[in-house]
Amino acid sequence: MRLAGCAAELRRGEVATKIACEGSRRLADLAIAFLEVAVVTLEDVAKHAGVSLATASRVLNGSTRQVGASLRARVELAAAQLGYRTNVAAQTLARGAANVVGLVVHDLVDPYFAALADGAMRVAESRGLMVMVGTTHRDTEREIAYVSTLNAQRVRAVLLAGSRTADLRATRRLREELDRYREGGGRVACVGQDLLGADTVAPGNREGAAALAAALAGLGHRRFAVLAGPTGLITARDRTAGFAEALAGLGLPAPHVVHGSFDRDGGYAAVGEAVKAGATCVFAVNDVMAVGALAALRDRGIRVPDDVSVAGFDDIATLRDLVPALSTVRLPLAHMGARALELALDPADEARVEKIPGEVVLRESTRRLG
Amino acid sequence: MRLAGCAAELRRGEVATKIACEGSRRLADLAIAFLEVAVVTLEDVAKHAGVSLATASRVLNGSTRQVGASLRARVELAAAQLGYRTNVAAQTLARGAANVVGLVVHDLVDPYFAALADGAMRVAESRGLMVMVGTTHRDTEREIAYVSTLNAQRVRAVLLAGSRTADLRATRRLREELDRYREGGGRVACVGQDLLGADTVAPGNREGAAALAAALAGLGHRRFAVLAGPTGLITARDRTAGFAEALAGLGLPAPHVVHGSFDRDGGYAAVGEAVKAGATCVFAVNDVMAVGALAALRDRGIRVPDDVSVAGFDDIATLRDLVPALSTVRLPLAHMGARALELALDPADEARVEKIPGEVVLRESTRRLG
DNA sequence: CTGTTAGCGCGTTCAA
DNA sequence: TTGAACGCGCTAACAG
Repeated sequence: MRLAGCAAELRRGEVATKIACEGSRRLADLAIAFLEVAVVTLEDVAKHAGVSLATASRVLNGSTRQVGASLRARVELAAAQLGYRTNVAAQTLARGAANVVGLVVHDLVDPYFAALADGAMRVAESRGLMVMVGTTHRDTEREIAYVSTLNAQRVRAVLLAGSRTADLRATRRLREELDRYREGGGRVACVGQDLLGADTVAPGNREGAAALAAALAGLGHRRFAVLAGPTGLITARDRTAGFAEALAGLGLPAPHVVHGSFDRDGGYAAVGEAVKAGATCVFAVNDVMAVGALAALRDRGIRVPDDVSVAGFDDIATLRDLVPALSTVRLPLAHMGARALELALDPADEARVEKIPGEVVLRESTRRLG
Repeated sequence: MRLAGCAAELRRGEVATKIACEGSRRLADLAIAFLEVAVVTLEDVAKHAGVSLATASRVLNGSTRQVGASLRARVELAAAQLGYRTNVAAQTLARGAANVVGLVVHDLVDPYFAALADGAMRVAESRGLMVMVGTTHRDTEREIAYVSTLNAQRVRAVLLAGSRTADLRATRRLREELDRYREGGGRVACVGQDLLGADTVAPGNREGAAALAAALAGLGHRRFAVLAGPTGLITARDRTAGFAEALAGLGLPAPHVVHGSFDRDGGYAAVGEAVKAGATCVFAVNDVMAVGALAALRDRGIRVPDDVSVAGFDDIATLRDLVPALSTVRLPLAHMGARALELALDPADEARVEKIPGEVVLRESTRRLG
């Protein structure tokens, strides 16, 4: 048992005193008296209970327990009395793997990632795993750095949530970093595109956008605009492409495509050009952008859906009470996050790709034309 | 260097082969060839570089570096060639403290917590710390369990975000768990009420609500209702109390208080009774509840703000584009999360409480009464 | 079922 | 500056 009253200031070596507690009643009491400032180890517990280290380990941290009832009780009592806390670092070192998973997201404030994270964290919790979260704020370098750190942490699995970019060099380096991690036995899954040779939960961006286009065309719209987000973001690209392809397939004119940032302000800024181009229906490639678009239209006195229809993508729960209610493509985000972590945690021989279909939901923000 | 091709399946002991790499060119090449399936340790790097373990350690992980340039270069080269990854668990064990902080929140999908988390994570990143996140989903037991786990992880600090409940027994047990953690040198901070004897960032719930009440009274409102959330949640209580007290101070009648859940559905369900009671102005104790209230009013054909005014609390960024724009009390959430972690990380002699004032923001959802 | 013992990989004295 | 050696706390053979 090491004294560690102000462990933050103390370093090993400054702590000279050791308290022996060989089972003697008095010494045990002494030990308990010192509890307030002591770090109790498994060895302390074993001694206090009068058993071997191994037995104590089996009782307190072992998986398949095979310890007699009386010894078990003694160990548990001793642990409780001394206030024993497992030292996870020691466990991890001895076992070679941590009970931790890593989660790398772009931005927790974005409800899309929050929902994914929530789903993943529920799975983690159900399996007794802690979650280490890294936020990249869309910085590719940081994403790579997080994978590296999580690798050093020997986490059981890494979940990469969020669209890949078209930056091939960055993707390549990320992949190398992931390979390093996998070489050490790590498992990887991602939500987004199947570009990393890992288990992937792939939202049906193309198909969903196509279905949305068809539905909107079904409302009589002919002149579309797409608030397409950044050119480099594959999710944004796929949704734009799926939308455009579906229109082409229906023999309709190509949509007017406006690029911008992938967030609320991106939608706000881009929608002006969209209406100027004469679109009767604007598709923002995600809900958050759609919200920005709605705000901009409101500011310009353009009514939705009377003057122009607006649709988004994702069906973010927090945004469901918007007025007018947003037409969109629903993605089961929490499920996707959960599923991705499950894939990573239940390894298979080869990487699996699970496609998640989006469901078109038409609400008030889009109306039948004419 | 341990072979670990399928480390997940292998256990120590099954790995019999060891590759010696004593500096011989051929053996080194061999080692590199095996890189794809090997876990490289610091010892491997040291041998490969022809230096001692200590030197390798100083170069790769040491803080105050004092190693000759040539040796340094050799070590770095060897590490790069072999693809060395620090084993954080071993480091943590040897050092006694992990470069990790713990963050316990109620619900990441709630934008309130997402914003707090975001602020805290930025601070963590700026200090090279990883963040372990636990989501309690408002389960007090789970909160306690997370503190215990984070304690076992030997995290540097634990940040508890979210209101305490009035459950004294649970608070007491949480506090005991926190004490255990602190005994081992851990640091604790929380966002919310100063009930845990820890550094606290305390939003001015009472004062903010009072200021809001005054502002709304200034608009001519006299008959108020409060969507007060759960009776057991202290944040909800404080906001309700502050609001009521301010009204009393102004000589106005007490508000009609309706309890419910602290989320969107709680607001949706409670607002009916509020209007039935004849309130001209409804104060929902958080923005998310206010959104629910707006939805319910819309569903009933009650216009906001023409028929009834609605105000919230927090000023959630994601909700700023709501129609009508929500009057609320702005809290700098990201700053609060960041500040709390800073407090925990920069310990002082005694627990500090930092009060964060809320700023009343009147927007469209409240109007001057005829 | 229980105890003994040898590592897990790294940090850090201490001596050279 | 550099190296040798011990210890961090725990797990998992192996022996009994």
